[in-house]
Amino acid sequence: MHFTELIKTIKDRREALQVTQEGLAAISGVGLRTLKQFESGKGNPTLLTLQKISEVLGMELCLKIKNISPTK
Amino acid sequence: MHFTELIKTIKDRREALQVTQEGLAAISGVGLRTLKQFESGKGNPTLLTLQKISEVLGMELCLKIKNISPTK
DNA sequence: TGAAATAATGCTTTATAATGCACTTTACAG
DNA sequence: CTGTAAAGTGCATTATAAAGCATTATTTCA
Repeated sequence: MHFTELIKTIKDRREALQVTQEGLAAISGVGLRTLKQFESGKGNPTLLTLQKISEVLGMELCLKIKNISPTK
Repeated sequence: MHFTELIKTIKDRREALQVTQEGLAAISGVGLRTLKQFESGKGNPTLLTLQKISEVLGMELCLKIKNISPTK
């Protein structure tokens, strides 16, 4: 999953849950500035930041072996 | 996927491919010190670092909605 | 429209990730 | 054992993530 997709996934999820950036920042413990920077595609969040955000959005990070050309 | 699992996944994968930390550092472009720190559970890598490592290990990060108590 | 809410951005400070180098510790083959 | 390779650690430097605040831009809706 590419950087951009990751951002989109989080942003979409946040919006689906009807939470504002401000709200998400508050409940996740991530600074609002950091969140904004992330969602607007700037910056390079740390794993911790990603986890905090994912957590409160009911999502989780995973790491799996790429399928090598599965009739893609 | 928790921090610890993530580390283990990467470490296992690296070993399965019989690559040393030094080798992985070289091909991924991530500094050896950074890699060591990461694999030994210290530190909080950035998304970029994670992606670089995953990439050369033939893995990918993904983010998905957690299953709410699926007869876990 | 225009006002209110939400999101984006510039500037700044502080904390820490990324890195290299040298050294220590572990693991393992012989 | 002992030498060698791989992994871990201390120290120092540089780059940058995290954060807050103030301001500007966008979106939304009555």
